Amino acid sequence: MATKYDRVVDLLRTRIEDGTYPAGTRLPAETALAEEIGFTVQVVRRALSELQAEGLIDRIHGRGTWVRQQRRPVERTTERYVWEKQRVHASEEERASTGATERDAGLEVHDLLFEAEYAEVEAPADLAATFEVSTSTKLLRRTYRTRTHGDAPFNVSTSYLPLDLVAANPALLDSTREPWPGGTQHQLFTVGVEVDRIIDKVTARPPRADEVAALDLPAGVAVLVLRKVSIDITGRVVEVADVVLPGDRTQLVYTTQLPRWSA
Amino acid sequence: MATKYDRVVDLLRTRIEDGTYPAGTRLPAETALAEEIGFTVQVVRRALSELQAEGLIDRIHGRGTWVRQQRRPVERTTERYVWEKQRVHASEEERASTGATERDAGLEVHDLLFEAEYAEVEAPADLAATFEVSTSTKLLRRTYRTRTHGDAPFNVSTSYLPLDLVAANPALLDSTREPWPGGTQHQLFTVGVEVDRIIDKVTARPPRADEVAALDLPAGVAVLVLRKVSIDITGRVVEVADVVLPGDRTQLVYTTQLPRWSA
DNA sequence: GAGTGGTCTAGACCACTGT
DNA sequence: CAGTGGTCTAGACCACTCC
Repeated sequence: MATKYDRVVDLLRTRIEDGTYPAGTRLPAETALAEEIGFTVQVVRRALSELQAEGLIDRIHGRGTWVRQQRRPVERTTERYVWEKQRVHASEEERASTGATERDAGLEVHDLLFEAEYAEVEAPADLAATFEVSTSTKLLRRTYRTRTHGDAPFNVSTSYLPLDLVAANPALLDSTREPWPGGTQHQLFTVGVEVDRIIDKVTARPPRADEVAALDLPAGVAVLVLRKVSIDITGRVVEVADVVLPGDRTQLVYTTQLPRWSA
Repeated sequence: MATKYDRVVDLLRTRIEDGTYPAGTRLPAETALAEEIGFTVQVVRRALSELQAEGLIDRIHGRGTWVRQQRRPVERTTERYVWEKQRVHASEEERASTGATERDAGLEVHDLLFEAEYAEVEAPADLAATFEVSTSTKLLRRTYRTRTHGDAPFNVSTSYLPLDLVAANPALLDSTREPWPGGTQHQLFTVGVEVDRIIDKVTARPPRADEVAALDLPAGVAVLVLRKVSIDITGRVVEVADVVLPGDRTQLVYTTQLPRWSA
């Protein structure tokens, strides 16, 4: 037999999908639901936690539980990489006018708030292996948070660059110059680097406690974790970035062009 | 102040990472941990649930709790699409020798067990929109489960093809002919279709109860959900497939090749 | 202050695994 | 059978929101 909380999950999911509880409406309080259904509050709470994790409801401490409006996921495409590279040779004015993230989100550059934090760190083992350097090598670590006014950040990322590579341009070590017009590819261009290809590796997992706080995630939602590795035209790894994205608000889009059979 | 279960999560995570509880060892029983730490069993249980969701431990009902061995994620690359297309013109013998999934997993074709189930369905709204057809249009729905001997499936997928497209080759309607040598791209080739590009859309969420059962997922792990849309050289959508992958055992790899600045 | 969701306790009972 | 993890209860208390 299914557990009680599974039965409550099914019951409430049905009510949401059949319109008994339309999007945007408030659900009865946990105590009221428990009394109506005839199970304890704890069982109802566990069921609500599952529905929240699926993204069907929002629970707000002290206010109530609400059926979620249809969410509009932010798309992140790989065309942003191609687009960013092409813009490296544009004027500073043009580069400053919009960035890759605004482009994906359909926003203007002044809609986005942007926090950056720089530090010099020694390469941990996994990054040292990726960059093919020793673990004592210094890296420039840059931490970013991107959000819209009054909203939770939808993107927390950490970028690593070999310090000896970027040291050729002292402006790159200055976090107050962010957001840099043209993005990382233009920053790398100022030290003579042309990026040849970018590899995204994607996994999913539940967020850590600090990520829940940073992204203001509802309990139980999963995060997409993207490791982006940039390789220049000489085959050298020039940047590694770890991007954490809320799984319920993000859609990653990758297009694979296949070669034609006949020319 | 952090909650008690958060503090227990941190404590146990530290013990796992610093080698107090090495990979493969068994953790003390919940009651023993609770007594040692001084919190109730319920608090310890909630902490263990979070660590399980992160993939750090396995809890087995009636046996105990174990530190997980370093997991080896199955990679899924987009090169599989290019590779599968190139092989369409290979001999049947060669096509039958190995498939894209075996190639990604580093396995032989006889290592993999493969279940297929076919049905003819009317297009639901989202698929009708993607295929640009009406909702009454018939689709061939094909459900697959892939697993290795004695192991849980690592892949549950549902593929949709327009029925009028594939009806030109009756063999394509016969599920007993799976696994089809050369995969879907070869199946489409038999009805005159050349695939031009494939778009992957990736999100993450917690699994539904039926997915937990099908993939034998530990409680709390997230799934990667991939919608794969294949477009032929005339711009027509010829296949839509939804693939559900366990987030803790899967890594999706996407490479973006950037055009050179100078030719 | 009333009403909401969040944490924690103490304990009963059940389901599964091994001996 | 003993020992493990899983479910469920009854209730205390806390934190947050709104009036």
